[in-house]
Amino acid sequence: MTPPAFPIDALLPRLLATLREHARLVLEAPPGAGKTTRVPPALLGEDWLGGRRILMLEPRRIAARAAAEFMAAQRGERVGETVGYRIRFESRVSAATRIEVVTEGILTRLIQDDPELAGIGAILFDEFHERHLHGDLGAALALDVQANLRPDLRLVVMSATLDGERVARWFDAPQLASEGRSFPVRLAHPPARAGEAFPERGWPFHLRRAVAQALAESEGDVLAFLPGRREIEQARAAIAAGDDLGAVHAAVDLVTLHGELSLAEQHAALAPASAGRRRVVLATNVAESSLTLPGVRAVVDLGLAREPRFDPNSGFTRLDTVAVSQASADQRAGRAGRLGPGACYRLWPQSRRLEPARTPEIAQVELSQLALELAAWGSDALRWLDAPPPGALAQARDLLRALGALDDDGRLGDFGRRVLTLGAQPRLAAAVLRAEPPMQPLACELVALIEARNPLRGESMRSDDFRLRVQALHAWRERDTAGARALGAEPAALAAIGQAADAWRRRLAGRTPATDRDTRRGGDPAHRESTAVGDLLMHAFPDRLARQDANDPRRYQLANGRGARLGDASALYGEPWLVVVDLRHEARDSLIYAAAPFDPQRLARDFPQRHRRERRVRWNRDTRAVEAFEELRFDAIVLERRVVPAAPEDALPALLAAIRELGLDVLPWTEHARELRLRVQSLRGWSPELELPDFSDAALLRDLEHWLAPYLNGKRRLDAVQAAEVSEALSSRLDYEQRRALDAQAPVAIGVPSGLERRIAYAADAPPVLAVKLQELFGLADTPRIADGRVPLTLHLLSPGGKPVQVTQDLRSFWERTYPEVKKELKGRYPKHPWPDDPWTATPTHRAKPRR
DNA sequence: CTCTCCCT
Repeated sequence: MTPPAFPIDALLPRLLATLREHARLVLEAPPGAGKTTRVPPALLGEDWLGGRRILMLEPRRIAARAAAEFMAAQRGERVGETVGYRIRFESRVSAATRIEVVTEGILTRLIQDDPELAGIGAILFDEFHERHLHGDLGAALALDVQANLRPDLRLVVMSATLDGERVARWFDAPQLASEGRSFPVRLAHPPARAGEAFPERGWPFHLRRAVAQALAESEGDVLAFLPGRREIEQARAAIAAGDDLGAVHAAVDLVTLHGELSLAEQHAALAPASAGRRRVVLATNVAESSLTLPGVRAVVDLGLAREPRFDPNSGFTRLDTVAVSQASADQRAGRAGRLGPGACYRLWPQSRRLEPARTPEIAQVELSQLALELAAWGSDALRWLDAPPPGALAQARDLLRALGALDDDGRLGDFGRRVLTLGAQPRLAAAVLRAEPPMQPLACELVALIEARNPLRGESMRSDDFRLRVQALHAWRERDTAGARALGAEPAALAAIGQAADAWRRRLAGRTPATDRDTRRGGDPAHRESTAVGDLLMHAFPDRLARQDANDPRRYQLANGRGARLGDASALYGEPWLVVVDLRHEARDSLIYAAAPFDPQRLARDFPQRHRRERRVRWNRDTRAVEAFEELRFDAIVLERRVVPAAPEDALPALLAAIRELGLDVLPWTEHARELRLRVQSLRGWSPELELPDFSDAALLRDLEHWLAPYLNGKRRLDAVQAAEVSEALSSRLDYEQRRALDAQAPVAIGVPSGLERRIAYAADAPPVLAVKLQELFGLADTPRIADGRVPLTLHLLSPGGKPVQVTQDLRSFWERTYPEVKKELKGRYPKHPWPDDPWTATPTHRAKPRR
């Protein structure tokens, strides 16, 4: 059979010629160009490939399978012959395979296992614009391999829309672009009315009007993009209630589509509309790249998506609703142009500028897997398109140390290597590998449950007791489908989770001595009373072990120092200890979504190194006195506390803690000391080469031990600190050269033409100010400057009565333009002061006119 | 009013 022609075919000769000359290439081609299925076979006959294989990376399993099947069919073969694929738990390759389509985690494993990539001649990164974490890592590792071990290895980045210039610069490669194959899509921006801009209450009405317009102006189905399930439900209710859809309303089916739906429900959404009917599909991002809907001719786009943001300070990930990128908006609009010319209704003002591309995952997700891979690679010095943020990386390494996957030096130990190669996220891998053999089957089920979406529906889905999901899985495993349903579970979801759990067990059996006896417990409801689930999960979430607050039974103290609380309908109320699997981050106490109780006796047994017996001192705000305790703590959780007598050496740490709690303003500051801080901070900004110390509030509080502590020795009360001591403590941080530079470049005062010295006012975030009577500056054309002439003073020119007349950094133009006006205005009010017609030649003075 | 999409 002759392959159908694709737009990219015209480009293939140039692509082959370029790859003969260059080892790297960036190929930009929109959807429908045919890059995924046409480029790999075209490379097979190239001399540089020799007999070696081509790897192609796909970001989704479905896409990997489909691409391999399509290419195999084009050759009249079956998958696993010349063309094969490998995804997690599934491999269809043979010795004859020359094109191997893999998903992202597989590629990382392949490179880590054999950095020389023996037998591989080229790696193609498809859909690179999606910027998944593993895609970025895979590309960075491949570049490292090519630079150091395999200069002949060909690397090709393929993407739809990308910042081509920036990618080509990073990849240091020529760039080719192909036409796509899609129909034109007309763009419209139907305006919102007052109160209809998201997240105001009225946004569903804006959407409803746009849907009605789309139905009226287009044939076929309408696809609407919304950020999440909640918004889908709100939109559905608004559309169902409205009569704007008029005559067509009766012939329209409303369909919802999101990742939490069962397979059957997703299939219903993907099936074409029945004869004579039209569909309005309300969808999340699943419909942007993963699922293709037949029959869509119009798109309505709210322009929003939910994205995870990892906060290194709290250690939690939260889900934010954000404006989509321009690339994403274009991709969504393109969904209307697959069958014929289409229309897209964008529910944001046409004037709004979108970010060109979405933030890459590496910049905003939790990085423990990346950190583990880097430890295995043995080097952080990779060529990144976007480097991992240092804060998130440090936090990831802390977690890996808590899991036992990295040693104190940040190196990968034996356990860490096993965590890495198991192929689950590090938290879950650690829990499985720590499980005693009889508990391994249950541990594998927990991994499968946590990796999957919640299999429970309805009210059960809201339960925060993680054991309910385990119980439903066990009911299903024991063929008690009715029991599983009674727990609110969706059987198809449980079937998939059960299969995944079995796959983990098989993988684990290959690595550790097998225990064939199935000792699965907890099929019985008694399991819900037990701590078996929590006892395993504590090794996955050692930072989220939580103890009930003695004063507030709904509140918990987490080991990582944060607070959390149970929801109002919690099934876990009254549990003294919980391991928190999932929570929603909030500034004060995060909300617990899923947790399980564990046996607190395990703390001492399993985590002895995290217990600390410590003497702690505190400054009591009410009694204004120093208090001392002896505490036994598990990380941030206080297990025991008893008051002990305060000793003289307790005073200093307590005073420092008090200053940190109450802020720097509890110290007595002289005007001179305040001014010194502002001068130093200003000059630090103008002359970084002086390396002046940081005098900001944050830095001074952080460094109290260095600068203030020596002056607190022997003191037991805060009010014993003298203002002069604070000043001296501050200025002693400057050495002789720095003090000289400060006096020369950021002086306290400056001489003005009247012969007097006038003070300069420094500020934290504003230019320095010189307030002076304008008569004192007669004859002066240039604005006075400090910091070796680099910084002009902002002049506050005053009337003889000290009232501000003008603020300027341009004295010359004041005399020329503004002074005549000012003179006219003020001469009558201050007749005793000089108001010469020519300020350039008048004598500067701060006094009134001499008496005759 | 409890949460987008993926992947080893």
